[in-house]
Amino acid sequence: MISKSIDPKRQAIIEAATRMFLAHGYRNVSMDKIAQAAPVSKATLYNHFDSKNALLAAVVSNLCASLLQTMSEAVIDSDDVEKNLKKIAASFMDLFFSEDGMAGYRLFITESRDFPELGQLVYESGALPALTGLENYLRRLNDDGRFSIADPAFAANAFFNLLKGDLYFPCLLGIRPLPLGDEKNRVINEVIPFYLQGILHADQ
Amino acid sequence: MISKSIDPKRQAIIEAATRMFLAHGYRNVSMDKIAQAAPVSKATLYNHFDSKNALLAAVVSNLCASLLQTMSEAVIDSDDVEKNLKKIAASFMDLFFSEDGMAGYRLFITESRDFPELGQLVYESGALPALTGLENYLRRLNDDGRFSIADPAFAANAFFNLLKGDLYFPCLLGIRPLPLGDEKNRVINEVIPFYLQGILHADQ
DNA sequence: GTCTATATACAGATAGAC
DNA sequence: GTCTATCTGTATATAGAC
Repeated sequence: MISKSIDPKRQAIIEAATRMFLAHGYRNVSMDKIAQAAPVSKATLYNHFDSKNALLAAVVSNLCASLLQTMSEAVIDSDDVEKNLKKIAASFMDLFFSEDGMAGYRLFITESRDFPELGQLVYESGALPALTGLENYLRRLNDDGRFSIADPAFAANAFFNLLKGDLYFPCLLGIRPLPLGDEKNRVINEVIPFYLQGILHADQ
Repeated sequence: MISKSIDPKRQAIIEAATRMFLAHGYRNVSMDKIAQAAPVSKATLYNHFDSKNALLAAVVSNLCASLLQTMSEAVIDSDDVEKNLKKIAASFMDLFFSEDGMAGYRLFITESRDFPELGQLVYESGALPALTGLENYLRRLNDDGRFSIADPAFAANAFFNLLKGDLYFPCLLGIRPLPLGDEKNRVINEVIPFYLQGILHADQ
């Protein structure tokens, strides 16, 4: 029986597979290449994972956990609403406009067609926690009487959708480089005032 | 020399390839399967297209043209701004939340990694015309003195981003069915009032 | 131009020695 | 458990008859 959590070869396989799936896409990476990169023999690879699909599941699960951790590090600790929103926005932007974030997005939506449980995993362990985190914060603002947000769920979705701005689609298509800090801040500074005005219906 | 525009076998090949690429993804469809579906022999297929990549380029080019036509049918003909925006929104929603729209999005962002010119084609013949169309309409509203929109480019992007609402990502991940007319209208009716309030800074 | 048949490469997965 | 060597299927692309 193999220890699932700390076996070094297993970890090496997952890390190599993650790197290569993100860089080249699931279909373009062979088990031979993964074995070479790990580096282990192909028999060892199949000793740890029954199939290439099983390896993908492990990779995605691992990836979601680490991505979620990145996002959840955006702590809401100020009384300044605008400051808190900027903090959440910045952590979102850093994640989504990273090489790994882009590649993960491509990987998830491409492969979830053939592996429905993969889409479920991504949504529940990635998108949903981020959305409910923001939604809960907006509800607290409602409860404090500082704002009256008619539909916090809609507002949370709108926030993340808006932050994609004019950058995300061209980046996904590979026709422009990833934005640097200045450009990401430009979008954030466009989005936040609009957001405060349009959705939050600020009372004060 | 083969006539590029009206050759029936060529058309049959492109149509079959488009259907299968959208349904199963570029990598999951073999030239054998395309030849069977067309139906032509594989030799004929290679007589019309030098490689599988060349066939993909033809498919994407053809697809962008037909998608663009769908969007451009949303004519702006009323004096009622809200009515016009709803019309644009509906045509966007019908396109993006269709099976072909979803599958095309997956295909474009997946394959543009390995074919950069494909991303360029999609952006220039698909996204950009839609964006500039809305942007120009917003500028006209500015010029008429009916609104004062600070940044029409930002506003155009925000409009389409917002319409993805809470539906698009789950649909892409395959964890919920495509929205019907009622659900699409629900999102539209959430987005439009917010948009008018937050971005357009309506003067009247 | 179109077909059947095939060349060549490489994929996922396994056998058997140690 | 790990390795080298291999099985089996299928992919892209082509040769040669008609």
